Amino acid sequence: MDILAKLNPAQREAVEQVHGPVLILAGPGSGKTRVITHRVAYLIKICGISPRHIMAVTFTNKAAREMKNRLFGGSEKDHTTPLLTWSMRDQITLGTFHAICARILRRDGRAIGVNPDFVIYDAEDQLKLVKRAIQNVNLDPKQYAPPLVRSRISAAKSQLLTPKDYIEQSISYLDKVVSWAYERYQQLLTENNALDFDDLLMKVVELFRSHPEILAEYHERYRHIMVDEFQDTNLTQYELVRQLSGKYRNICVVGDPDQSIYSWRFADTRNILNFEKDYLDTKVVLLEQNYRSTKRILETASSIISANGEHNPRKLWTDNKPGELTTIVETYNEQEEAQFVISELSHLVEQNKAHLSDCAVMYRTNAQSRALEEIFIRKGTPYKLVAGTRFYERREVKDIIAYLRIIQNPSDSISLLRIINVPPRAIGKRSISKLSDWAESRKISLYEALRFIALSNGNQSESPKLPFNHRTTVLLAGFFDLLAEIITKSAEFNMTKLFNLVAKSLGYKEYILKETDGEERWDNILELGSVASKYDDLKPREGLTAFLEGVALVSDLDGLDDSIGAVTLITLHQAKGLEFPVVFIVGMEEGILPHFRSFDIPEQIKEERRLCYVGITRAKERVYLVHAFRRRLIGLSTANSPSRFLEDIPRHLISGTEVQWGEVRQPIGKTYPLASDSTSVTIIPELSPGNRVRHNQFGEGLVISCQSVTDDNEVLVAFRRVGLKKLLLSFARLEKVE
DNA sequence: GCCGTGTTATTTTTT
DNA sequence: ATAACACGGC
Repeated sequence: MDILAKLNPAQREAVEQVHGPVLILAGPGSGKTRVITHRVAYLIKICGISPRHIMAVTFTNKAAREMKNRLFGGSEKDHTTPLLTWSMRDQITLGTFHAICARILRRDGRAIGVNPDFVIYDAEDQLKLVKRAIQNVNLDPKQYAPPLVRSRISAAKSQLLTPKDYIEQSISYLDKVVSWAYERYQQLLTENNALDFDDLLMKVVELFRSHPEILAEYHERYRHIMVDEFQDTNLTQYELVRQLSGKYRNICVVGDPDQSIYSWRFADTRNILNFEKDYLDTKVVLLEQNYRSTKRILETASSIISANGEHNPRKLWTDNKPGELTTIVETYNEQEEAQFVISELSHLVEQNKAHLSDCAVMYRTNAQSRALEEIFIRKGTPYKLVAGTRFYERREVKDIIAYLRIIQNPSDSISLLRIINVPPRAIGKRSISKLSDWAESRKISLYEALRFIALSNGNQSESPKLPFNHRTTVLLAGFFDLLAEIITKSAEFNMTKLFNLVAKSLGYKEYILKETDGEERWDNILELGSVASKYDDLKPREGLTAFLEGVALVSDLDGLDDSIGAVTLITLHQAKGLEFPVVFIVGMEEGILPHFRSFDIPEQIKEERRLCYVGITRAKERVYLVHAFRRRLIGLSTANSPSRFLEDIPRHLISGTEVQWGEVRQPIGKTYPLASDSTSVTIIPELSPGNRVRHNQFGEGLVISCQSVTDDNEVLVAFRRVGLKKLLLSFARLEKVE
């Protein structure tokens, strides 16, 4: 019974309750993952359930992988003792909703007209298609912004609304527009033999609804189902869970309403409430003991979340030591903010209180990472950024993937258009739009159109007349031959060979090397190649399918490597589910956290507060909440007041000895010791934004911003006569005008 | 067909 | 402020 030995009574209850519906409300750090993994082990080892009969759904691929490692061991030379044997690893179904659904559709999608060779469209592809859809229904994409329409479509799909449903319940004209675009968009997806992220889920629900006999097979296959992060599921996912667990009702969901931070992605916390209603015999288990954080961290977090005023029967507690006070710091601007983080990090490391890899800097928006990075690079502090410029969104990576997608699915016109003239083949805009029109008028895919052109090239007697001159016909035919050739070869090439064919022998390498940052771009392609090579063991076409599915469903977090000795830079959203001994949350300001886009809507402010809660509860030992007096946002520097969330933290939890927030501070002459050298740097803006200055050449002006650069201060001044100038303080001889 | 300039939006969070 | 994008000239 050693599976139960290390669990507390509540955890044990959650593990042992293997039959019927179970709802586990698990606060942060309460051993949620532990419960899930032990529950799986218990099902297999004690109850004798085959791992084939178990499905566990996680929020990210990373979570799935880690769970697998805990269950079955990370690798053969893993020295930790896994709960189960390595050989069971491939039998269990453990992954994200999207990955699991993609698999179901490849297997059984045919029944509802989903071709198993479908490709998965990402946000960028979707946007292109939405734009086309809007044009196709004779509307102007400038008047109806494609991102908005896409978001509405996604919202509809997250609630299981088909275009028909949407039309029926649309009231406003905009709704009508969206419904028309939605309908056409779905047609286009079908024509391209593509599915978007939302389709993966919705089509499976559709499949199960229309084909009870297929659902029945899945009932027998998956007799035990578990879903993690249930507070972040949407209605479609909920329905899917309901369908799958419909027969045996062995369904265990784990969640925490206080950590619900994805309502903008149409996640719906009501799923938790509905669960208890739909399954009246639900066993509810509360996990309230926190094993992660110190008492003070937990108190800080609780003080913030309780200000949301939700009645909450759950009360987190911990046996851990009281620990350190929460540090709240105000800095002058975002550069200083980064410097503060670095200097504090170096103290912690010097005093042996933490390793760099124990520390994380969290922020609300990705844009905030930039200022941090700049200073980190300058000071030589190693960091790892989760999702820099996201690898799979880079142009060169997507280009190569587009070639590979066409091999899998020649109907994919979005991908075809992407590479028809990349590298340049003298096929210009004009020819491309003629080709598109022609294909559209004949209701065939671009690939088929190209095939037709290639066949008729050389025998002029071919009816109907092609709208291309000879030169263009030859070029298009040449392109078709190229695609046809790689498609033929793909039948027997493994992934490495196929990848090399596409990336190295089509002139792409030469082309990309000539571009700016060509070397770097080529390196990215080589990296993509090493990902591809992991699929070499599979049969040619299967390897390709698996590879494409893998790259479509990766998340940024997947690349996060915790073995490197560097600070982690991460958004608050990405940080969910992770933990670090030391956590900095920067940008604790009104407008950033809470984000100004949430100001008008109380529900959204609440979500911002939960986001803050998630951030703080990632910490085991130390929390720093940092806000800047000024911050450059979209060009201009603005003064931000401290986040309202800081006001919810009781005084006795805050260390306010060094710098106090809430007081107006003179932003002059503050000294911080720096990490890389043990000397100090003093930032002395002799001028501050708002000051009037005179320059003997440029005349009078207004100081917009000051920032320290290496050995100097850089001042941005708006001159009345000559406009914006960037000046170095020591050279510019500026005179202050009172 | 390509290149340059001027205009415009853009910034929340992502499977 | 910056990047993407459209338009117009070469």
